[in-house]
Amino acid sequence: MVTAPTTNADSLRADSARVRARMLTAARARMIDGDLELPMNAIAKAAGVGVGTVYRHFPSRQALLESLAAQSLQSLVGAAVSAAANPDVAAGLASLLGAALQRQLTDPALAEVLAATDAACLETLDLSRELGRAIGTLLDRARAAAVIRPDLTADDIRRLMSGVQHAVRIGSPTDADRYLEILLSGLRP
Amino acid sequence: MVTAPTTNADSLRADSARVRARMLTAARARMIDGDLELPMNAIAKAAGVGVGTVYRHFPSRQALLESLAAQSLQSLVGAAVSAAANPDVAAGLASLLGAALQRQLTDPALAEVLAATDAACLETLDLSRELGRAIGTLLDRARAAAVIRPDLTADDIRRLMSGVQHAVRIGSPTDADRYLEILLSGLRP
DNA sequence: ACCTGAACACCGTTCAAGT
DNA sequence: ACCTGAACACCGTTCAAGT
Repeated sequence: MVTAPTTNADSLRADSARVRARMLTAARARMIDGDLELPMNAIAKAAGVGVGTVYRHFPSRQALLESLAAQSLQSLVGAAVSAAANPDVAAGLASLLGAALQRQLTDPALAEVLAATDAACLETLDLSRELGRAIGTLLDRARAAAVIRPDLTADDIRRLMSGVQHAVRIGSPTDADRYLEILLSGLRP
Repeated sequence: MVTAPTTNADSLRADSARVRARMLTAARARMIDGDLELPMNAIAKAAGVGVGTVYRHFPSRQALLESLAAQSLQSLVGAAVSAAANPDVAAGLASLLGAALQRQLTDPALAEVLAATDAACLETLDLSRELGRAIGTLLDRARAAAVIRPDLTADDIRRLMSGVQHAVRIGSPTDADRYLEILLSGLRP
């Protein structure tokens, strides 16, 4: 039995996890305050750690962003899987787009991650692919039912949703539903 | 006759205009190189002037951005006025949206100015209003001809075009026409 | 192993000193 | 009048030194 090293590693891991959580909390607080820049030095100070520690956990701004968005992304994947399983294909599509828009508006980190071309963390890459698959399934069914243009890909949907999010962001949240209707109507064949 | 002071002021103005042009050229060069940050210090160095001079001419990043976008914006206003005068309303709308998208993709400064809520320079405000009026006229005619949803405003169009631009930017320019079709189709009643 | 924080490069912005 | 550029504050990023 090797309990001592394990305990040691566990306590290290526990401490590391606590520090990590403090940094993420600090970063989130800044984002909520409207600062989307995520300055590493400022986050380190707010979390009470050295800058190097922030860099150890998050090698880049993108990595930090993805960690911030992980929960939202996970939740969006769930919504997409549900939507793809909806017997009413049109309703599934509408609910997916609604979920994607709402979550992006609530979590700016998610909006940035969905707009990014590629991922910094493997976890994000996995979730991203899972999202792509769910959307793909939904699109296949929608195409077969002739409720969408035949040329749409999962990437098109991701980008167009990012576009609608952008349009709502520079306008007012009250426009969200109308802009979503416009997109949904435009997707029909 | 007071020729001397006039001459003096003229030469000052001429010099000032030359310096201003050098700064705009330097800023544009950076933008073309893919740097959308417009760092004031770097622009000053590239233009061979002191930082203070950049600030004298452009009190803020936004002001510099608007000066960079002025020509594109002017040209877009022209396209909008033409489009509003097109006897074929649907064709006018399509040509306006096409012009707006193309110019935004060509000139990132224009894209940012159109996405901004308000203007830093009076000239931009004027052009912006003129653009709004032209779009408004076009929308009125389109509504009367029942070729668009009745609830669309000029601001909606500006934001949705900004959204499509965003979607194309995070994707590929080859998607521009398809995304434009989707928007146009979504705008119909 | 993990963390700290000084150090360097760079950018935003101001303003006293020059012409 | 207009311009210069030093100066200060701040942020990104690295890495030698600590525990």
